[in-house]
Amino acid sequence: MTAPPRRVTQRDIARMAGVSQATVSLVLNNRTDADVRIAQETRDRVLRVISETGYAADPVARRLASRFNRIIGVFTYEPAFPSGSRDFFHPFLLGIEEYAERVGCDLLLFTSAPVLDGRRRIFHQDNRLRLADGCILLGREIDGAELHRLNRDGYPYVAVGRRDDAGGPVPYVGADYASAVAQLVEVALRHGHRRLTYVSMGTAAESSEDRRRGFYAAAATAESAGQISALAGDAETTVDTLMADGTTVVFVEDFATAVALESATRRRGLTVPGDLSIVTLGDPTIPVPTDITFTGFRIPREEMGRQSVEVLTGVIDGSADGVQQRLLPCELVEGITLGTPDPVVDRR
Amino acid sequence: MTAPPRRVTQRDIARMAGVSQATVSLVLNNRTDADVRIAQETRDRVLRVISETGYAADPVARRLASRFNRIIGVFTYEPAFPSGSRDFFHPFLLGIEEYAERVGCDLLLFTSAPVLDGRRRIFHQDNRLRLADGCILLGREIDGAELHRLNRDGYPYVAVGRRDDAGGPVPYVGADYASAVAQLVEVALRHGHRRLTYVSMGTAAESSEDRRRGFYAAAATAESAGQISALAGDAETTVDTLMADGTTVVFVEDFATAVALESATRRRGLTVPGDLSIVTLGDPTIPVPTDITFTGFRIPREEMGRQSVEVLTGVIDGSADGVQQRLLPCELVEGITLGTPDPVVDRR
DNA sequence: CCGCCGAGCTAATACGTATTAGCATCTATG
DNA sequence: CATAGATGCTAATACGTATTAGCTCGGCGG
Repeated sequence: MTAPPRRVTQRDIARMAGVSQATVSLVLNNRTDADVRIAQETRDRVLRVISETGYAADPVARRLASRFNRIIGVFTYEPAFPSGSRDFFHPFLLGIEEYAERVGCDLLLFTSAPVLDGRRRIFHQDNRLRLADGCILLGREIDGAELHRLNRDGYPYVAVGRRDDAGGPVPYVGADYASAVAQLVEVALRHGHRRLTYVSMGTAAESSEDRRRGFYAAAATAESAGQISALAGDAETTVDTLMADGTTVVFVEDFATAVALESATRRRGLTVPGDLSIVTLGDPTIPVPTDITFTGFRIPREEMGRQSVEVLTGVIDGSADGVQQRLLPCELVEGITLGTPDPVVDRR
Repeated sequence: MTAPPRRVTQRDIARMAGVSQATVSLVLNNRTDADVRIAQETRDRVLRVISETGYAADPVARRLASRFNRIIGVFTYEPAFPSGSRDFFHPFLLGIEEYAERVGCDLLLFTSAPVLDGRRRIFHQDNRLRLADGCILLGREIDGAELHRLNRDGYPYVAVGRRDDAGGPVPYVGADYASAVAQLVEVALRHGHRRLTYVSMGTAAESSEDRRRGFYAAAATAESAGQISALAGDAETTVDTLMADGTTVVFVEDFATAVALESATRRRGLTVPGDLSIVTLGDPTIPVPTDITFTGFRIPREEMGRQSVEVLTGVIDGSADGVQQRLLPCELVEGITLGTPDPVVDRR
């Protein structure tokens, strides 16, 4: 086996074409500015040598010299190719890849980030963020301290999902949960529901906050709008609690919880949506087998992926003026789990 | 908004710590060779400044200076996050990511590669392979000419799946289809089958060749071992052909074809495996709904992903001596579609 | 003949790190 | 006291590209 041949460089090309390395670079980058003049004849000669040798510029050297690399980093707090939540994260990646391909960027997955306390850390010993021109942050929860640091360092990034300020506004492409939930609440009110309950996961993540905010904003005119935690007890207990206080429709933050509530309701001898309407507030984050189409909304995940790349490229080249924050509308899903409450009986 | 602060460099650290840039580099890389001596006191001082500033070495400059970057390229001929064949490619990526994380490498997806004639090209105008230390090639079919070029350039790479020589041996981690198919043929022979037919997809890919080779090698003692193309007609026609020539067991290259044959057989009023045994030769490459567990084998895709990274790291740092080619065994799946042929009637 | 201008190119330098040869300085030894 | 060897560090350079100031050469107006 022969030793790997040394890389062909611009210097080699220059020697062969009888010009300087600078000229090769200028020809390569097709510079035709007023103050950069290369005779067409020379151009052709250089280009011929280039195609003969199959020369390709070293992207690393290029990046060192200029500032951009056409590499977009993708930081996933969980593994990017998970088994468990793959169906949830997959569409984001699909959209990211699609748009990256469109703008001619490569994607760098920061798999080298070490895992501490069960999640990857952006900042660590041998941090490699700077390899990319900028970075897309993907994950249910993103460490606020790390966002602070990104802002402080002036590193271009975009979060997928709305984030609170962290030492400055956070660029993001999120889903407009507040509006989506509010719309669903309004639909429920129009159906005649008066006693609404929000079943939360008890997390402080922005995505949860937004849903709750949308719920309370739209439920202001309801007779009752309360909140319970899905973690308080098992599904049956929760159903009992709901029936006891006369709730006719629940808004369930987590898809799996909605599935559990539905079957628990039936196990109690009640029907959905006859006795209890169930509305889900988003797509499954873990795979849950169910044949039921729940009423709720769909997160525009693929589009969020695409637009996050779009926003990031703007942040990187500075062409984006002002803060880059986008909220995309969610598509409402008309399922079979939202009905009309029984108008006769007040079961309390 | 303040202008992005200039990157902190080793020179800055050096100035702050009152040493030279070289010293900073030496401390950073924890060089303790006999001919590189730095007083512990100095080390500590430098390290303190580093942690205070949160300095992180620019990987690009690092890569330009030394030769390695701890970046593994992943070239997928199709998009890496496909909707259609995602279930097929996903396990490979899962394994690749897992092992990359283990060895502390980042993953670079070459999404910038332009698509020509429906497939991505490795080599093009602004080829960016060199960004990575080496590259994993993923795809059902890989262009032989591109493999040639990789070999010629001495670029470290590994193919997932066995590949024929291309101007030299091709490093790969493949599945041992020949053995797996041979084993299944032997099982069928032990069940008493004497007339075997191989249903091919008519492709020249190595993975197909290997299966056919395994089939013919093990079927040598059979009364009859023929081959037909799945593309010759519709599934019903194929079943008719098979019954007409007395075939009792088919070995079907493509999973979807096997599913189609099974239902066509039943539509003909026949049973599987009563009248016809069906053996599949691999996992579904496109999603196919079926409740039946077909007799066949499972491709160790995740393990192939892991080991391809392992092999690549060996190729990159030159620690791997000789040609790196691995064939991993497939796990046989005992399904319900292989039975005992009716011993009484010769239907011809 | 001088000065000027434009065309066409090159020399020099920057980017940030890794590596190596070698310069001081100090200690021990003959 | 000269010298050898160890110790601790730095200057210089390489990596391959992009950029910019400026050089040379020829032509042309005055």
